[in-house]
Amino acid sequence: MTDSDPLDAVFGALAHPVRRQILARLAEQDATVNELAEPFDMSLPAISKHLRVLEAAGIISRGKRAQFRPCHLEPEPLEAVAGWADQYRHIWQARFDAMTRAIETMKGKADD
Amino acid sequence: MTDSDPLDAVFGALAHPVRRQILARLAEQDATVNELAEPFDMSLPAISKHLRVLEAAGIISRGKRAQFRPCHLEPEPLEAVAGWADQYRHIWQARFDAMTRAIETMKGKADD
DNA sequence: CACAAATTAAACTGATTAGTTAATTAATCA
DNA sequence: TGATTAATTAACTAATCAGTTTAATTTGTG
Repeated sequence: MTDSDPLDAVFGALAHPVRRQILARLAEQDATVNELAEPFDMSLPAISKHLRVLEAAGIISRGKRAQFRPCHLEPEPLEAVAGWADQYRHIWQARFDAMTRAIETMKGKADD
Repeated sequence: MTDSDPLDAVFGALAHPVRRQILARLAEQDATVNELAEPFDMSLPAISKHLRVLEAAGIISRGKRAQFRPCHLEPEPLEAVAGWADQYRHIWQARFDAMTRAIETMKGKADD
């Protein structure tokens, strides 16, 4: 029973466009399941399942107001994603720097 | 045929711990399939499939040197991931700022 | 109490995923 | 040429995923 990396669930949750759209919506404001479902041509249970995936990954949490379950975005896992990707920043930075130098060289030649 | 968001494939590829470990290895240096497979207790075809997933997402590319297919990390999709997550930076930043203010308030009270 | 609304649960289907082993391709080497 | 090495392809299995429809649960309201 090796407990799996939480990033597995986070990246898995982010792999579906519907779920990313839901997050974009929640970034603006908390919303109920019906509100979140509205833009999609999809059954309500399907949306409910997507929300469960997001919740299992810790990316959203849910309240309980009357018969509504308002969803709330939890930013920490997204911060973890940014942190993970930042590990590789020096690699694309290096590529960017090389490009910049190449452009500078071309400028130098153009000045001849 | 709505062509799907490339982030689908990228996040999907990153959702597996073996694939993330492979990327960590490739961040240090290009490597062959056998080299990449070595740390894993898993058949070579399984690794081959993981590499195909990474390649399909554009996260790695592969060369052809003799009978070897050296793999190379392509940083752009990872940069895209960082950029995507950065959309949400203001949200966790706000939470961080609130925490900072709360700490300052506590300090103030302690000074009473 | 009865009903309507919001959401989830259950049961099912079809597609995809992650792995296996065995066979195949392609290139080097003796 | 024949053997060896690197890697992929093929064929298969078990599990998970993404969606459906129908039914149940929970809460508010007339």
